[in-house]
Amino acid sequence: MPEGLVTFPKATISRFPLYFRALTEYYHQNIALVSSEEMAQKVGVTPSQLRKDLSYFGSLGIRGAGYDVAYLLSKIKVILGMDRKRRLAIIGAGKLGLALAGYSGLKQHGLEVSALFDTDQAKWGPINEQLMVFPLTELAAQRERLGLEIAVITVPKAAAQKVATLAVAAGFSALWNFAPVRLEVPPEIIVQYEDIVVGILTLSHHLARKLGT
Amino acid sequence: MPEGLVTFPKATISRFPLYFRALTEYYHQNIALVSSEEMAQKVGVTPSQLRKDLSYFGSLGIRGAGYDVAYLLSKIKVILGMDRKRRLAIIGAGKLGLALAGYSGLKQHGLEVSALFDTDQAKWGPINEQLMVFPLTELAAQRERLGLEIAVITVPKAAAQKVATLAVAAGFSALWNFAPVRLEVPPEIIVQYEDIVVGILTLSHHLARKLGT
DNA sequence: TAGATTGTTAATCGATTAACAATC
DNA sequence: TAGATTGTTAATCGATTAACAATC
Repeated sequence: MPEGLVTFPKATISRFPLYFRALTEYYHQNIALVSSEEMAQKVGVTPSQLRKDLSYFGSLGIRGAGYDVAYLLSKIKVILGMDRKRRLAIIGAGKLGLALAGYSGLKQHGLEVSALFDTDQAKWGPINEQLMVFPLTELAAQRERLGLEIAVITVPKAAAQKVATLAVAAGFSALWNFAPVRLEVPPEIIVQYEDIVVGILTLSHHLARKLGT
Repeated sequence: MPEGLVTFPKATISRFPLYFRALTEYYHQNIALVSSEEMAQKVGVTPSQLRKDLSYFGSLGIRGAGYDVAYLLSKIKVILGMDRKRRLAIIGAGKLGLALAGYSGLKQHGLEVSALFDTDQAKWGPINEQLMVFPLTELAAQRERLGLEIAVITVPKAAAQKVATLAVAAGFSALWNFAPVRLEVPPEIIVQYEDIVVGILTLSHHLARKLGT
């Protein structure tokens, strides 16, 4: 199976978190082996698709038997980069930033919010036993000190580009952007856009079509 | 151009919120006309794709000139069901539920959080001048009274299916689900899944590939 | 009329599905 | 060996792109 500079369908990658969660459940239920049929049904894809997705990363199953839960789980962790802790810096200690800082789903997937940053002096200081809001000017220094890898942009739209440029200059190679703007960054920087409004407006569109407004 | 029971590419629909926001900006800048090239560049798609997306909904531009900002904006509002207010009920008044209730991005797109619901008595009562947390038992009654259309599920994973079933029984025809589980609901119910972890793990995957962990 | 830009067609690309040979 | 289920191939489906005729 291919390895190296090969890249995989975007849609495939986005299904791995679902597989990860299903497998985690099986693991906690002491289920050692699952078939593609059983697991596919649980996450809402076809068995064919599940097997195809996994096959991009090697022969991960046992013919005639199914998939070994613990083994597949460990493989998926590596695929998703969850085999080691990733430290996040949240830039923008507003409502959204604080909500994310307190969101347990991140830690459950090996992602740790290790620091927040803000330009507003009133927000500087500890927010609990483990977490601090730093002045934005300390971004580069704290990145190095704390081993921060991913900059989470939760500032208002108008400030997002400035913050993105700053984060790149501070040495971050990955941005998770919650502001509804396209960011201009060097091509080697990984940017993931998060836009909740897309989801609810898609729903609204379907609602309008089905019910005739 | 087709109209009626026709359905459109999912990917197309998910780009309309981006077009909407770009057009809103042009509108506020008193720009009356934009070309597909200019607008595509702003939202990060190709001009071809933008024109194709719009063409599913009719001939919305002017050959030789471009697109009339105000006109296209009004068309997109209808397409996305934003031509009238949609009222949301948030079920689960925890951190996430409250954060969403205070999120201005919803109101900016014609979506109004009109009530919250929770089983925890300690959370019942007003949370500000306009908003109330109701006992979950009042879901059906308040849906009718307030004209609630969309149920937003922000309860823990373990309670999500129960809440979904309850919401359907209470007369909701659309669910916006933040719990990381597949929901079993009748086929006529519209369900939109929201899963922030997918985004950050996709980023983590790219990070692991590029940097070799 | 000349210049510009849309709307649409056809070609290309990518993702999903069904079927089955490989193999546990 | 017989039964089960994976891994993979080929066919199908859907989405994107490039090119250009239509038309403002």
